[in-house]
Amino acid sequence: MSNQMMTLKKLAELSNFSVSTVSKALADNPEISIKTKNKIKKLAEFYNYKPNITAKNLKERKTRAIGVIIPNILAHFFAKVLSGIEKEATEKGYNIITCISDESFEKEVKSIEMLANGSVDGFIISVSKETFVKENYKHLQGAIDKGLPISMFDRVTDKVYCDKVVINDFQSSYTATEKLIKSGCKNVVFVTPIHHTSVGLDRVSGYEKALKDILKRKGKPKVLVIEDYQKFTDSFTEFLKDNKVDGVVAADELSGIYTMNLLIGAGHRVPEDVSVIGFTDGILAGNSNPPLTTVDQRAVELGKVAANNIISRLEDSQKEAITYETTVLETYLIERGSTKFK
Amino acid sequence: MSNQMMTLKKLAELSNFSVSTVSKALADNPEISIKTKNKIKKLAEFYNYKPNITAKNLKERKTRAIGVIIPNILAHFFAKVLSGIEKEATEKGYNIITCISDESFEKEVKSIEMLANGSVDGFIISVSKETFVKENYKHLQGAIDKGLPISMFDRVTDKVYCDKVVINDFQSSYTATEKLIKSGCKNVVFVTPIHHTSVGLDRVSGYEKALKDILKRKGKPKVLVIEDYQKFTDSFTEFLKDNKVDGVVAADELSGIYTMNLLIGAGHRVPEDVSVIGFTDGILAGNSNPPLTTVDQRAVELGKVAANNIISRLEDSQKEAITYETTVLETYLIERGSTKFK
DNA sequence: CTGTTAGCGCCTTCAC
DNA sequence: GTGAAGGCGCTAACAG
Repeated sequence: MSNQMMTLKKLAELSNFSVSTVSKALADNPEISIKTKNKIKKLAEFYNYKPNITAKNLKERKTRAIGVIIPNILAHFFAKVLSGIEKEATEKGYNIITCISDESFEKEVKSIEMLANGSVDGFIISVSKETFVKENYKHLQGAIDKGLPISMFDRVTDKVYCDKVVINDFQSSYTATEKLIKSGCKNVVFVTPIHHTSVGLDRVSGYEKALKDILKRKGKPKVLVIEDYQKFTDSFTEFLKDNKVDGVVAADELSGIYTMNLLIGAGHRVPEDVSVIGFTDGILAGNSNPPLTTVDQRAVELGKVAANNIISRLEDSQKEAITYETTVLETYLIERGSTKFK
Repeated sequence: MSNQMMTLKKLAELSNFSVSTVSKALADNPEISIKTKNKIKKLAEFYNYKPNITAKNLKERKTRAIGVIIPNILAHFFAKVLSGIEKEATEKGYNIITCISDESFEKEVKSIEMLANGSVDGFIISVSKETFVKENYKHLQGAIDKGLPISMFDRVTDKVYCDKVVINDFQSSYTATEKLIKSGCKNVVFVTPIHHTSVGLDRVSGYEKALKDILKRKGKPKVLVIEDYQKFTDSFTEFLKDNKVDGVVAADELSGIYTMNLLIGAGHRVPEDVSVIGFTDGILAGNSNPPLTTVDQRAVELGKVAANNIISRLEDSQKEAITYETTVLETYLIERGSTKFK
């Protein structure tokens, strides 16, 4: 912060009024005469006076800032969510402080601690993979206990009571699988690089349920868990040796693209031999060859709802009553060239 | 911010010491006896005391926060830069407040104004398209005049004196064009959706210079300016009616991908008939079909340097001397399937 | 060694 | 109408 900022005090000296008069005048307090107000306002305008936000925050004991903790900004989905959050927050006069956990539990904890000392009024978070594995949510509960509300999106957990917004992962996956089966696929496989997250698990369940419901016991679920994108090709190639595949539901966009490219490289035709559906409608899907059919994950809306959740909780102090809400957004399938539905 | 936070004052009451003693004890001030220190530290630990950052900021007249203003988070390039900034800033103990200008001048101005009241110590910015067109940089100069230093990356302007970091756009474009010509292309076209930015212009110049140097006057530069991605197909199709093309340099990744898809759709083969090179090495390039040869834009490094620039300026108050630096990062070509170099 | 005092910039009673 | 005083939570110069 600079030291050549105009302050109430300086303005008081310049105008020969007291600090409190200046303050009141600028706040349009009716106690102050119109003349004085005008004088002071002009002066303030002239010197481009802006009240110091830090001082105001200290006084009001709030920051109008929200800490946003996301696992990975390079995933288009999270970038989209962030854009939704930013838009909504800006409109409501809040700043967002962005932290990237890089899927690391430790970084997540550090970010929360770093911001939970008065830097922000609350948090928006999508939980990291590692945190899911560790099942340790003390840092989040700690923030809530300190009076910093939390708003979760997408990767949520039952272990923490707070507002949440998700898409209907189970149903989306069910529908995608169902569509593939009804279009004639006999061997639908589920590929997931996010097996250790709430959404990953929900999507697997939806897939498995659809298989059970529709194929009855004729087809058994086949889930290929990718631990690391580096190992994608090897894992998948290995998998193909022992398994027939004519349909794939991929738990994210990139694995959908990888799947297509790998299958095409291995001599299969998409969608003639194998149909592929991915989750997340990012930039890859529309621009791949063939374009990838995807489940739209409503990223921007997720961000907006998450932002609204935290902001309304911050502004309605009455809302302290512990009635947390979980919003479920419906998704829809965007059909492109990687599938052949009737 | 919550009100159930532990404060120095409360700690003082609880420990029967004065506020200043508590403050000093926690700061490990040698003036305080070890015994007292231990007592107080234990108490602080027990009550999970964290100094209120806002108060500290007010006192020290700084925020340890940096405003980051980017045109578009959905472009992978900017997401990558942001990740570089975030990493570097976090390591040095700074928070980043992210604002998205959406290529709008007005939003850029608003974001700066919103943050230039004591919310941040300085700015990192990549200038929006509209700002370039308007050539109005008063908001940036205003911030600097207030004592808030600015660090620019990628989209920079000579009109503002500050630290900058860019890639060698001219040279990168020159090299890309040169490569295409030397691989046998006679009709290299430059496609740009970012004609109104510093980098866009530099890239065009590099292309034109390469054409002039190598083909002498035999080939004339052909620049296809895309005003809007919506119009891409129409513009390009129109262009193809009147022009032969056997090589394309695209000013960003997406237009490279669009170009390939359009050419392939129109019956051309890539790279047999037409070679394509794009700028920015994002997620699209490696996953397209064929994979797109690109100029690596060093996004993460750009972010890191931009963050370092602003932080070192904030911390070396001596550095006030107006010696601003412009760092130029060298790029390299990542050769993939969309080109056929020998 | 410890405490008092002052002040960062703002707002808000409460006197005058 | 206007101003003096106090306090948000913290640090630091200065007394004791």
